[in-house]
Amino acid sequence: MSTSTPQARRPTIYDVAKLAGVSPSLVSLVLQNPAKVSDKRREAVKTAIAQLGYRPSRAATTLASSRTKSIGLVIDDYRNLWFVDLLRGLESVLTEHGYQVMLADSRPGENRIKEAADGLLAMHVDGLVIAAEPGATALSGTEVPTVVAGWRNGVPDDADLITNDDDGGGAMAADHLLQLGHRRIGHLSGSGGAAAHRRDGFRGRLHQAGVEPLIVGEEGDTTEEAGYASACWLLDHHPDITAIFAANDTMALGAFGAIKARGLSVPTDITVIGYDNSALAKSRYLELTSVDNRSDVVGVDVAKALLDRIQGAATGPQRKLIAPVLKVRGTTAAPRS
Amino acid sequence: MSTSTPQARRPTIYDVAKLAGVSPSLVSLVLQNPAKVSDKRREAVKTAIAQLGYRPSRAATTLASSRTKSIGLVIDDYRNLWFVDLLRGLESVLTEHGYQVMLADSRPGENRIKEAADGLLAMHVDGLVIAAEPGATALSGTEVPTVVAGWRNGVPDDADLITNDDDGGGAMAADHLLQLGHRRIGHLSGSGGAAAHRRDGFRGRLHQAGVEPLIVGEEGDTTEEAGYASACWLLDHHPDITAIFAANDTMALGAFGAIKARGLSVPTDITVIGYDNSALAKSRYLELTSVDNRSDVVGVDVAKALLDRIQGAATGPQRKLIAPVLKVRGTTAAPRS
DNA sequence: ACGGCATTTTGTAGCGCTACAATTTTGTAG
DNA sequence: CTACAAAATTGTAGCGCTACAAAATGCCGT
Repeated sequence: MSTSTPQARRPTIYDVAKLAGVSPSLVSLVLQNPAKVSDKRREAVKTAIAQLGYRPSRAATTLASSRTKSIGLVIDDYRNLWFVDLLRGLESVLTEHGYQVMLADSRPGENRIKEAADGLLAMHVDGLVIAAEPGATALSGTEVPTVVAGWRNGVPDDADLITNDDDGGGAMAADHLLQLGHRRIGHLSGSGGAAAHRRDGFRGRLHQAGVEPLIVGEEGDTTEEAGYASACWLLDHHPDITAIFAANDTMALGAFGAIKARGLSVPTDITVIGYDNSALAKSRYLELTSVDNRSDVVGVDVAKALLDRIQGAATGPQRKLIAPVLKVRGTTAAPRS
Repeated sequence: MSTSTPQARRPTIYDVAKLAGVSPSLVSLVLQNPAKVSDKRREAVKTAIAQLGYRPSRAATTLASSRTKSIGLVIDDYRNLWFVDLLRGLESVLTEHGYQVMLADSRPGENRIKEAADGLLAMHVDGLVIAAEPGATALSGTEVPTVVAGWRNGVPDDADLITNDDDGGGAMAADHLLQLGHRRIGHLSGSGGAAAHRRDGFRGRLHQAGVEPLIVGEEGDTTEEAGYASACWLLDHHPDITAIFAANDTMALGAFGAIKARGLSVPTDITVIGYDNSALAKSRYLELTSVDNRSDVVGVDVAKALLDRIQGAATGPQRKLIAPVLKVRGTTAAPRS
C-alpha cells in the first residue's frame, strides 16, 4: 500500500556532500568554520543540510575531535531551586562560547555524586561543575577541569572554588537582627558545608555583640520538615526568643508552620529571616526577608573560571567569594516589648 | 624530578585488554554481557578496568552500536517542579532496563522546545519524552519513539500521550467545593493545555450543578504573579465569592497573597484549592488543599510506553489518562454565612 | 601568459567501540 | 583417545566525524 517506511537512516555528511556536490570534508568545514568556505559552496551545503534535515552526530564529532563543547553540572536535588539561577548564569556565558550544559542530579539521599560525575565524564564533557556536597566522596583526580560552586565539605585540592560568601551572609542576617533590637535569637541549621558557613558567620557576628544564639539541627537535614521540627523545639524550650534565622527559605517555611501552630504570628511575635531569596521568599504571601546569595553571579564566574581552565589559561586553583545581599521584606521587625 | 604529567590519555579497551592479557573484543563483551565470559577472564578484565580507572567512552559506544540506552526528557522550566515526580517515575522503570535519562529545558519564555529536542536527538537518545507545551512548534516526524506527558496543545499524531486526567481533576475540585456548599466560585486559569483541561472539567461539573464560575486569566501565565493579579481582580470585582480554584499551587500562593492583602483569611473568608500537590501544598504552613496529579505514576507509564515503542512492541499511538486524587488539607471549608 | 603565493578543497587515516563471522578451546560421549 | 558439538575468544570491518597534509584553484603583478 503506502510507503513501507524504509527506516530512514539518518543522513550523514556523505549524503549532504553528495547532494551539494562537494566533499565530505567541506561539509565538515562548513559546520565548524563557515568563514573558511567560499560563499557558493557554503550555500550549496546549507541548502543540502536543510533539504535532508541533516543533524550532526554528536557521538561521531566527540569521538573524532575529543572535544564535546559541553560541560557537566552536578547538582544535589532538582528541588533545591538555587541551581536554576546558577544554571542561567552558567549558560549566559557558556552559550556565547558555543558550550552546552548537561545536568545530572546526585539522586537525593543516595549521595551518588561520584556516579553522576562519572556519567557526565563518560559523555566526554570538557569540564565539570560540582554544585553538590562531595562529602566523603573522593572527587579528586578527575581528568577534566573542575570547579566547585558553593561552599562544600571536601573540595578537591585541584578544583577551583567559587561560592557565595555564606559567612558574610550569615553576618548580614545577624546585623539585621541586632539592629532591629533582637537579643534572644534562634538559628535553624543543617549539616551541609553551606549551612556551616552561614552558621559560623551568623554566630560570629552575634558573639561580637555579646549575644549567644540558640542553634538547632546542626547535624540534620535542611528540609521544610527539619525546619519545622527544629523550630518547634526552639519555641517550646525557649519561648522567650524573638527571632529565628533559618539556613534556607524552605526551613523558614517550616518555621512559619511551627509559629502558626502555636498561635503566634510573624513578625509581630517572631521575626524570621531565610536564606536563598528563592521564589518562596519573593512571593507576595510570605514576603520573607532573605539573604540573596547571587547564584547567577556565581554561575557567571564559575563559567569564566571553567573556560579559563579548559583553554589552559588558568594560573592555579582559585577561591573566590561572591558577596550576598540582604533582601528585607515583611517578616522582620523589632521585638515586641 | 617528578613525573611530567604525560597528559594521561584516557585508557581504552585496548589498554585494558593488554593489561588483562585478552583481546579487546573480550573486554567489550565483559562490558555488555559478563555472563558470556568465563569467570577467570571476567575477573582479569574487571581487575584491569579498576586498576586503570577505565571508563567506557559513550561516544564510541553510541557510534558503534547506534543505541545509547538513554532517553531524553524535554521540560518547560526547571522551576515547575512537577517534572521531578515525573522524572522519578521514569527513572524507576528505566534504570532497571539500563537506560539513562537526559534532561533539557526549553528555556522558559523562549519556547525552544524544538531546539531542546534537537539537542537531545543529536546525542542519539533512543526515545523522547515531551513534558512541555509543543504549541505551534511542529514536532512530528521525529525519528525516535516519542511520548508526550501531560495534556498539551498540538500533540504529534504519531506520539503516545500519557497524562494525568486534568478534566477529572478539575471536576474533583468542583465536587469538593459544591459539597462544602460553595456557589459563588472563582477560578484562576492560564493559557496552557493542562490549564484548559482543568478549567473545562471544573466548569463542566459546576454547570451540572447549575453554578457558573467566574474564570480569570484564560490567556495568561500560570505564575504566582499572574495568580496574584487574577485573584486581585476577582476579589475586587466580585467580593461575594467564597471560593477560589487555582490552576496550580503556585497560582494559589498568589491568591493567598491577594487575600491577605485585603485583610481576609483562608479558609474562614475564602476557600482555596490548588493543583499539583506540590511541596508548597504539603507544607505545614500552607496546608493547601490540592489535586495530586500523580505525576510519578504518569512517569512510570510513560517509561513503559517508551520501552514498548523502542522494542518495537507498540501497537499504535495510545492515549492514556491517570486518575488524580484530591488531597484535602486546611484551606477548604464551608462558606461563612 | 606565467610564476609565485594565498585561498579553497579534498583524500587519508584514525577516534574507541561493537557486531558478527571465524577461529580456538573446552567438554563429553563413544 | 578420538570425534564432534558447545562454549569461549578473537579478528575484521565499520559507525560518522575531524585533523591535517596534500592537491587544486584563484589572484596578482610583470
